Amino acid sequence: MARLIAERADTLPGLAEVFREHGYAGASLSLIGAATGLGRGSLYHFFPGGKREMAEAVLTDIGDWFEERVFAPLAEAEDPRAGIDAMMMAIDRYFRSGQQACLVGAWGLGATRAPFGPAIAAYFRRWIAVLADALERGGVAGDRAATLAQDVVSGIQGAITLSRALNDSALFRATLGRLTARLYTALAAAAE
Amino acid sequence: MARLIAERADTLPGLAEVFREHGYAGASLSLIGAATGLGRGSLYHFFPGGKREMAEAVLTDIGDWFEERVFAPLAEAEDPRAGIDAMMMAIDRYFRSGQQACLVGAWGLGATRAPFGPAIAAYFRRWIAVLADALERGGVAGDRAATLAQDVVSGIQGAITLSRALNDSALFRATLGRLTARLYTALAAAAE
DNA sequence: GTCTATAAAGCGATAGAC
DNA sequence: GTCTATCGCTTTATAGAC
Repeated sequence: MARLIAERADTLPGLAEVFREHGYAGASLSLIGAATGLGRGSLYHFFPGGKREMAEAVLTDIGDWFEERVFAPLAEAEDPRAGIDAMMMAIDRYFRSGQQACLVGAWGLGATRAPFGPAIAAYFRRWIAVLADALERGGVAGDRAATLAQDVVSGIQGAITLSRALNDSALFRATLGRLTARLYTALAAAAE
Repeated sequence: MARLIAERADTLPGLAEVFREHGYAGASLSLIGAATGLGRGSLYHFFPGGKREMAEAVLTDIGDWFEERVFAPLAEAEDPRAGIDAMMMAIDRYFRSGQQACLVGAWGLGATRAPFGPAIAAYFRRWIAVLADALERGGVAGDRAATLAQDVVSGIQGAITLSRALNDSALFRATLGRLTARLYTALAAAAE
């Protein structure tokens, strides 16, 4: 799984892969070295703060990716439906139909939450807020929009957990479809 | 967090706590010793297979707990509504309103899935099956019952992830309430 | 059944050559 | 910028006294 590394950012996909699959505690420098193709020297050159700094960089990178590919389309779409479609397509690809875990969600479940708690909470708060806002722009009342947005983000996390556990990517896609339908129904009801 | 240990089973709550909070890789024998109040000698006396055997024992114990407290009430209740109520109450207490992670779900997300995959999948399959069966007994059609049961189990997992990440146990209880309402609605519609 | 001591391996991190 | 060698510590697991 060696990669071509020219700068610090090039290590992030490999780092994310190891952290996601093995967790913070399980991500040894040996695994990280194998996944990035870099020795300890290079890793500490890019990340003087060691493993901790690598993890922070990965969390920031994930936040940036979602900001660009999920949150921005949701926030900017004139028709909320277009934003929702863009979100769901990006999500299905990013999580590989549920076969790739959500590193942020997974780290929130265990002791890793302690050092990275604020970043983890910010990720989910932003996601829910931007989705609720899109629903409100589509005419859904504030309370209902907030609850529905929370249900959908929560539903996606649950679908990842279940589809990983059962090794069933069709389950993930079907659940995304039902969540999308719930959003559409709420928008249609609001437009009446 | 030392406990009174008389036999192997007495170690399981402490073991589960450490494995749930720190993951398999992060659960060191030092942490396990502190949580159980036992030295290495005693731990290897109870679990000759070491950490691996401890993890298997914890998974089995969790499965047994759910069988007794969640699956059996669901399967045996004459009125599916009573079974569902019992399930939701047990779930809220067991997961401490979402502040305690689901060890089984969390282990399915990462590399820990490899050795314990069958046990993890069996846990979720059984949960979904027993809930779908209760819905069918309440008159809900087979396909719809299966989908709804999947959504509810998935929804609970998502609620744990989100409420842990946001440190918000009210979110967990509210989500459980909405999931319960969906089940009731389906049962009411089937009874018409 | 529980303990301490210890072995062998792996860990994260650092130093210094190139 | 990348490497190897190494430090000090922790890891899992074992052995043997009690």
